[in-house]
This record gives sequence, C-alpha cells and structure tokens, in this order.
Amino acid sequence: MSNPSTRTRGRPPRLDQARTVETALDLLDEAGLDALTMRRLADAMGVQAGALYRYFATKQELLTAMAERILSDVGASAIPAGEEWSERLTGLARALRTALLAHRDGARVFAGTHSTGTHTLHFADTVIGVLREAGFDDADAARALMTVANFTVGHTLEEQAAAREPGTEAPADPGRLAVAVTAGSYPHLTATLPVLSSTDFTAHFEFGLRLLINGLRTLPQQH
Amino acid sequence: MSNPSTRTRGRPPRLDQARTVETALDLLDEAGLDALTMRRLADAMGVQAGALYRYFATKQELLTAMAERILSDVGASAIPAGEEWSERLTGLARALRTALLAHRDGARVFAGTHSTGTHTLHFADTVIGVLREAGFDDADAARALMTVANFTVGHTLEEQAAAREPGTEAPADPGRLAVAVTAGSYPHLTATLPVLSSTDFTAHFEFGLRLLINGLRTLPQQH
DNA sequence: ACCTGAACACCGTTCAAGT
DNA sequence: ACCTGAACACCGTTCAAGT
Repeated sequence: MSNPSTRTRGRPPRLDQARTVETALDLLDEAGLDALTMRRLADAMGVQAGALYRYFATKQELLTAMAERILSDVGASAIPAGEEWSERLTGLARALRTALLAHRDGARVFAGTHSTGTHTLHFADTVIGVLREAGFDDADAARALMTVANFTVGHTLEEQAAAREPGTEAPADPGRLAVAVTAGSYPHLTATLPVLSSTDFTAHFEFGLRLLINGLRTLPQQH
Repeated sequence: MSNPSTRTRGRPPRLDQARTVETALDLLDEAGLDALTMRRLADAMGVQAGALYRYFATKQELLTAMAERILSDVGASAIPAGEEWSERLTGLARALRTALLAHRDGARVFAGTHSTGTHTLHFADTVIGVLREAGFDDADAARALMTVANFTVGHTLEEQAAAREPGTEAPADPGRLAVAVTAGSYPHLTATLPVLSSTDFTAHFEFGLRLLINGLRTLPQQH
C-alpha cells in the first residue's frame, strides 16, 4: 500500500482519510449535504481546500467513503442469526434504514455513490446469504436484495426530504400537497390525504417491507 | 392569474415557462443534470442568465416544473381500464419507469423535487383509485402507492446511474463490483455476481414489481 | 414588460512553491 | 511529505439600468 501516511518522517500530517471522513460526517449532520463543501470541510480541519486532494482525488470519492462509513453502522446492529429468513431479512432492512437515518441526508449521500467498501459488500452478502440459505435460487436472492435496497433507499430519501422542508409546524398545517389536492379534483387523493400526509414514516416503511416479504413467500423455495 | 405573458403589449417575450422547460429538457438529454446550469440554459435560449428568474424564482422551481413535465408522459401511455387491478397497477408502474427513463437523469430530477402539478397528482390519484376500487382500504391503498413509487424511483435511479458510468464496454468487463467482490471473501456475492452485474434492468424491475403485487394479494380485500 | 450588464458570494480542482 | 497561496473556470442569484 502506498497511502500517504505510511512513512512517519517529517511533521505528522494534520489530515488523513479516516479523520477527514469523520469530520465530513459531523459537518453533514450540522449543515446538510448542500452545505458540505470542500472549502468548509477544509476549514473545519484547519487546512486549505487543496490539501484535501492529497487524500481524495475528487469530492465524489470523499462522498463514497462517507457512504461506506455510514453503512458500517449496519453491521453494529445485531442481526438475529438462527431466526427465520423473513425475520432476518426484516431486521437487515430495518438496520439499513436506521443507518441511513443516523446522518442528515444519509440516504442522499448513499444513493449518490456506489460504494464497494467492505461494510457495504458485507451487508449485501449477508442479505443474499439469508435468502440463499432459505432456499431461494441465485437470481431471486440477488434480485430480492436489489428490490429491498431500492425500496429502502427510495423510502429514506423521501423521509429525509420531508424532514428538510419542515413545512409549517403549525398543528393545522395545510401543506403544499393538501393545498394542491383540494384545489383540483382528485377524489382518491382527497380520501387518502390523512394517510398520505402522515409523518409516521416507520409505519409506511413497515408496510412496504411487509409487502416485499409477503411477495417473496409466494416464490418457489426449496425448504 | 398574474403570469408575465398575460398582456401582449411591447416586444413579444423571448422566454416563457413552457418553452424554457422544453429547452431545459433538451439540454438535460444532451448533457445530463450536472451540466444543466442556469447560464447554459440561458445561452440555449439566447438570453442572459438573470432573465430566467422572471419565470422561475429558483433553479429548484425550474427542476420541479421539469419533473412535472416528465410525468406528463405517464398519462399518454394508455392505462388499460377494465382490466384486473393487478394488471392496471403493473401498467401504471411500468409507465412511471418509462416516463423517467425517457429523459437522461429523469429519475434524479424527479427524486430531487416534490411536484404537485396536475400530471403528478393525476398519476397518484389513478394508482390509489385502482387499489381502492379493488377493495383495499384507504391506508393500504395510499401506502401501496408510496411503496410502488419509492421502489420505481429507487430502481430507475440505479438504472440511470449505471448508464452514466459505462464501465468499460469491453465484453469481459470486470467492473468495480466484480473486482471488489473477488478481492474479498463474499461467498454469496460471488455466487450471484452474474445476476448482480446483469444489465437487464427490465428483468430486475419486473421481479421487484411482481414481489410488490404478490405482497398486495396477501392483504385483506373486499372483492 | 422584458431583458442586459455587472456584480456578489460562492464553488471544485490544479499546481507551483514553500517548509 | 505535506500543505499553502493563488489561480482557473465556473456556479446561483440579485438588481439597477436600459429599451
């Protein structure tokens, strides 16, 4: 490996990949993704912006490292082994959502990158492993991972977007959706508006996840 | 309404909302979302960047109008009425994916905005209508819409991201995923790598959609 | 009414030069 | 080896002034 901190001659570096990613995640939580700039990050580390490019070739590379770091939390949440496949898959999907929710704009960071780091790959391997051991064939297991991941990321993207625009926190908040719906004639949207504008995102997520799991049960399995 | 083109006195305006959105979509298709700047768009319309702000208060507002325009294609694709609910829902989800795929980075534009335009609302109303008429209760119908939409947008985000980074088009393309997987020890990823790195996104999408529909069938319905 | 010109306060990225 | 300083080529947005 030829990373820059191998030789410890000269002044000890003020920067390194791990510390930079950590500081970037702090900045993300404080200010959000749009305010996470290379200059601000450099400022937070007491360094000039250009210095960051010794450790990350591009901002995109930094974001990928951040996504991988975000996913590392997913391993921490204990995955109940021994359980039934449906329980284990449910736990894994919940852990993914929780990991993304743990950082402001976490889903946006994750969706915008393609991490192939160890934590990300380990998570994917675990999900597919649960399904293969449950008797699903390779194609179904792999595609089930993609479906669950796409749904979870898509859901959390929405959830965190809703958190970004607080609407008015007034108790009788009409909300842009409500205004638009009542303005036009959308009978089904009108009838379901209370559900659609509910902020109980956990309930929405659990519903979708249950749909996916129940759908998987209808597929042929070995055991 | 007090939109700027109500009175037709003076020089005819070179700009208007509809033409601007159309030009922006052309630019999007040619250059992608990252290259869609207010200055480049203004250039394409033979105008200075500042002039755009008479029609859109912010770039975000322009993007929202673009998302609504992208969704208008979804209405065009005929939705088979009379069919069974599962067939209709399948058709609607496919139409959403097709509409997003019709423009470069279409899913990214859509996911980054919250359109409450007529086409977007009409689509949502139609989906919920199909489900309510099939006998699903309001909460299930509304949440099923969210699940299908989140999955579809999440999937198309991935699909268009894969299109952006062409990898190497060589026949024996290892790909970053393959390299990373074979480097570490991920038995289940290794076994399913052919499926995971398949570019048959339609097959992946159809698999997830089938899962959701089959999951919906397990829910209580009236008829 | 509609657009220009010019500015303000930023960006990501590069790279010679210093220590 | 590691970082500074300064530049390059941009951004979104605002707004007085022109026509």
